[in-house]
Amino acid sequence: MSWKYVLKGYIVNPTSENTLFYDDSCVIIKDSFPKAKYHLLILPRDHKITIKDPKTLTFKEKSRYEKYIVWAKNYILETSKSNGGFDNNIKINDIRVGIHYVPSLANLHIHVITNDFVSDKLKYPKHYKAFNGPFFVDWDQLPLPPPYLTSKEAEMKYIKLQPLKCSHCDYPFKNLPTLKKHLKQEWETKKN
Amino acid sequence: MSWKYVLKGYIVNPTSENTLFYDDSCVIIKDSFPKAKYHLLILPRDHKITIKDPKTLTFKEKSRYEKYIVWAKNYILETSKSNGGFDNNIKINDIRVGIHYVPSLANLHIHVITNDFVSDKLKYPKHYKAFNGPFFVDWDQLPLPPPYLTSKEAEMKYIKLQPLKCSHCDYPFKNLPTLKKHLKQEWETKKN
DNA sequence: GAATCATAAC
DNA sequence: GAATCATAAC
Ligand SMILES: Nc1ncnc2c1ncn2[C@@H]1O[C@H](COP(=O)(O)O)[C@@H](O)[C@H]1O
Ligand SMILES: Nc1ncnc2c1ncn2[C@@H]1O[C@H](COP(=O)(O)O)[C@@H](O)[C@H]1O
Ligand SMILES: [Zn+2]
Ligand SMILES: [Zn+2]
Repeated sequence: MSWKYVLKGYIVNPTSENTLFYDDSCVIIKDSFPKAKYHLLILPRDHKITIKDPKTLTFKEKSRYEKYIVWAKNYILETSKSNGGFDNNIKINDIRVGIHYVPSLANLHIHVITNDFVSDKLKYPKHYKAFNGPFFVDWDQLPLPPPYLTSKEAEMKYIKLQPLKCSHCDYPFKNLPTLKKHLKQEWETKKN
Repeated sequence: MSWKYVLKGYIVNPTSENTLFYDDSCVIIKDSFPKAKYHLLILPRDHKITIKDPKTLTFKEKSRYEKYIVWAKNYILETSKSNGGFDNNIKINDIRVGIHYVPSLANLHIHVITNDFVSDKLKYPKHYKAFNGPFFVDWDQLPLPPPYLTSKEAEMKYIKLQPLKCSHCDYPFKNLPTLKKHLKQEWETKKN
């Protein structure tokens, strides 16, 4: 199985180190390269759904997965609460749910991620911009009506040309290391 | 002043956020991008010395800086001891002293670094290999007799072709993330 | 030296 | 998608 289909493994055989929950419709896993303190993926198992462009999810299709989103959010809230008081500042509104305008991995997946973006795995500007700006399509915006940018166009307009702004205060940063330092400070501030 | 001479600032005006010690002969600073838990730089202020290729430091020249090496090592041992018991596993033999075969920054500087190599700033294979393998020339090997590899040759032979082996157990790793994970484990193990 | 971007090969 | 390497521009 090529890297593009690496998420298929979870759908076919849901038992894994990363698996937090599964039933006949869904598998919920921890993202292996979390771009924030909490970063889960919801993977619909239905073949009709897993092969879809997530931008085109219908309201009917979406309705089937709402409860898994609730589960994932609740998992984050509860887990952070019980994490020795370290993460007890996470609120429901700190959690983002959505998809990438152009996913890299083939099987449809829904990101559920906290808005701290404090993570060692966040290494490149694209990692941040993919969750902050138009490349991140909020669950509530789906289905996103056509026309769609091509992959090249989206890369340019929705990633490369986007500024690096703090997810909390909108302050623009010249580069990723300074933004990351600031995000760490935002996180530490919230803790107190 | 171009990036190549950024260390000159410390020599000209030793008072800075990073400065730990200075006198007429030397400035000792914290490396701004530490590649391990403790990473200091010793900067000779003597113009004749600062412009030298460090590989050619004579025994006579070296003798002038021995005491600053002692100071730097002692600083690391004492600081780690007083760091709330977090780093109290650092021993004198965990500290490496030396220079890079081909320095990037112009003013002669001596690295004093712990062998944990646990650091967010260690981002590329070269960062690790520059301290582990022939690219790192130990203080005790100086002066290094000619002939010298060219910069290109050193980059190939002393960096690119070198394996990524653990500084503690010599185990070879396929890539930097797996090595970093292992180094973190080595560090945590030593702590206990 | 650091940071960004493009490009293979997986 | 991740990881490595080469390449500008600072
Ligand atoms: N083997 C894996 N297991 C779990 N998550 C993964 C794996 N490989 C990549 N990912 C994550 O999958 C997501 C795919 O992103 P995207 O296709 O852009 O929506 C990213 O957040 C990756 O970190
Ligand atoms: N502005 C700076 N202040 C302090 N250290 C620095 C600065 N810029 C780079 N460095 C460090 O200087 C060292 C130069 O490495 P090298 O020239 O390869 O011996 C590296 O360890 C860098 O992290
Ligand atoms: Zn902010
Ligand atoms: Zn080891």
